Amino acid sequence: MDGIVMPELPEVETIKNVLKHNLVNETIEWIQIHYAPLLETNSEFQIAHLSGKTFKDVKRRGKYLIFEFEDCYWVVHLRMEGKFYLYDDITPITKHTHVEFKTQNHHVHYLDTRKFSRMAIISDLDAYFKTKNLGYEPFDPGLSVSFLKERFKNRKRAIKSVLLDQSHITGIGNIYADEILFRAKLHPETPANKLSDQDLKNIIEETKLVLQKAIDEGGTTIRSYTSSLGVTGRFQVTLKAYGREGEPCTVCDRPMTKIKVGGRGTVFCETCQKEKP
DNA sequence: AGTAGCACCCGCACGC
DNA sequence: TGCGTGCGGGTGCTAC
Repeated sequence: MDGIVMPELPEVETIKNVLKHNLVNETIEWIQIHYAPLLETNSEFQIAHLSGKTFKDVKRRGKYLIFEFEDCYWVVHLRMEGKFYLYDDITPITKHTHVEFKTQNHHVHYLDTRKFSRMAIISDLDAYFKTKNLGYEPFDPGLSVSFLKERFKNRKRAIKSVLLDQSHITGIGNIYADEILFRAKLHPETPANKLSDQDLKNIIEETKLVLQKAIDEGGTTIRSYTSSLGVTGRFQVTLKAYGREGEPCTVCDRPMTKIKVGGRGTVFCETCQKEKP
């Protein structure tokens, strides 16, 4: 496996910061899309609408990247493998380059090997995100035990699946879901409605700790960043669960177990993350 | 209303 | 070596 590249909230935050630093106040001289299906059918504008527009800001909501222009927003969800490459000069595209554009100082490639990512160009950002039904940002003070308690009270699904549901907390993907549950010492198949107040408190705290640590590591990525590199948000956080099947648990030294939860690969410690009676 | 299952894609690991 | 098959990942849709 080629390291950890799937962009969850911390990676998107890092990518956002790099692109903001490099692109704000630059104007798109020309832009081309080579694989049109990446543009959602509900996109208000076609890609050519961005030609001649100036980047006013770059933002993030959950795992979505938001490029703000004079009269519209270009929203990009990287899914698993979407990535931006910034070059100083015109550079030949590859077979995986699906969008390219030229600004005063950059030739930017957007690549996505598996073509899973999606984008849209819209004028009403609030209306667009209303359709996405996103929950709290992990660092929003509104994310509380009482909120999760209310949301989970009728949910019998596995807590792992519920953490991946972006309508409660947004930004957690498969990697950090395993990490959060390992740190909170919760079995990934625990029904969400069986969690105690203390469990929910732990989930909230560990979510913030894990994501903040990864965001901080991303800051290191930015400092070593040079413009010819891909802006993948890749980082070097030590993961204690994801990808460690068969390897010793960092707490009890017993081998980590891999199962499927809601169809997703899930690694956990059977000893440290026991099922509730 | 909540939930399961599938579609979208394609590089890769695997078996023969 | 070459071919065929199955897998995974986030989200959105359908169907129960």
